Amino acid sequence: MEINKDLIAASSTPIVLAILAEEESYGYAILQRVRELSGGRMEWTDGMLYPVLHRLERLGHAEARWEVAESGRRRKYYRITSRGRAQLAEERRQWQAVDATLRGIWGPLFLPVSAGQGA
Amino acid sequence: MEINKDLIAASSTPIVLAILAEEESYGYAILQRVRELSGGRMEWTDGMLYPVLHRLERLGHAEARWEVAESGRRRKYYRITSRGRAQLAEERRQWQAVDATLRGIWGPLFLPVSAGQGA
DNA sequence: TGCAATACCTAACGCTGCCATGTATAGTGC
DNA sequence: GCACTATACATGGCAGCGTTAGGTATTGCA
Repeated sequence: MEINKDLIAASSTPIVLAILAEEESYGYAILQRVRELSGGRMEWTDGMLYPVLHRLERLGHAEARWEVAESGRRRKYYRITSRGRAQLAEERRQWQAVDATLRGIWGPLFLPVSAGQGA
Repeated sequence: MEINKDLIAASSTPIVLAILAEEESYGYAILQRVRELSGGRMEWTDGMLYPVLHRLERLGHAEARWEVAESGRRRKYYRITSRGRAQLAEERRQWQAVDATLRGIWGPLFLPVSAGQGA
């Protein structure tokens, strides 16, 4: 499924924060985790993810450290901070407010017509 | 509630399309309808709405016509097109895909701790 | 006359994802 | 040794969008 860029922009920060809230991770693994969590419906480019991670670090929502995996490759691990957790909760509040509004309008518009009981 | 600009951008098109799917409307009334539908949690500026309406018109998702209300003021009424309804359904699919992904990550993170049954 | 509400429109600015590109290492096949 | 793919991170230019601020015009009220 193609997700338009505005939706990507709106969801990228809360998704990354939520993934980091599960456990610390690094860029390449986050890309795979998003694909996995969405059931393959979301495909992120690394060109959008790394700026997100750098922003999180700049804002103090995450902390980064370099590490060398057993594979020998260097990875930049990100860990969520307490400020990041607060930000995640705030993002979640906002998302749910908008989602509730959308459901409120969609509800009457997308009623199942074929339910059988309907007038 | 302050909604960040990315969320505004992601939700503005589906919200406007859904409002127009209810019945044709005009800019100023849409601003009030959004505030009403969100229970006052969302406040749109007209500076972001009018470009949205023009874009919908340009893309053939809505059609506009000028009218003069009994009040004497001129209004630009927008009506959703069949292409607009298809677009609304598509926007809804995308939103729900992202919402499902977010709920999938949030679920374990925001479990009510006091539930008692939890493992 | 002055002010608020109604009603529409636009321009400059900054932010953000997209896309292409670059760098570097490890593993695989030959 | 060589080519190729996957892993892993980073950046720069482009286009789209909301924000902020400003503009025009009418109606209703004091």
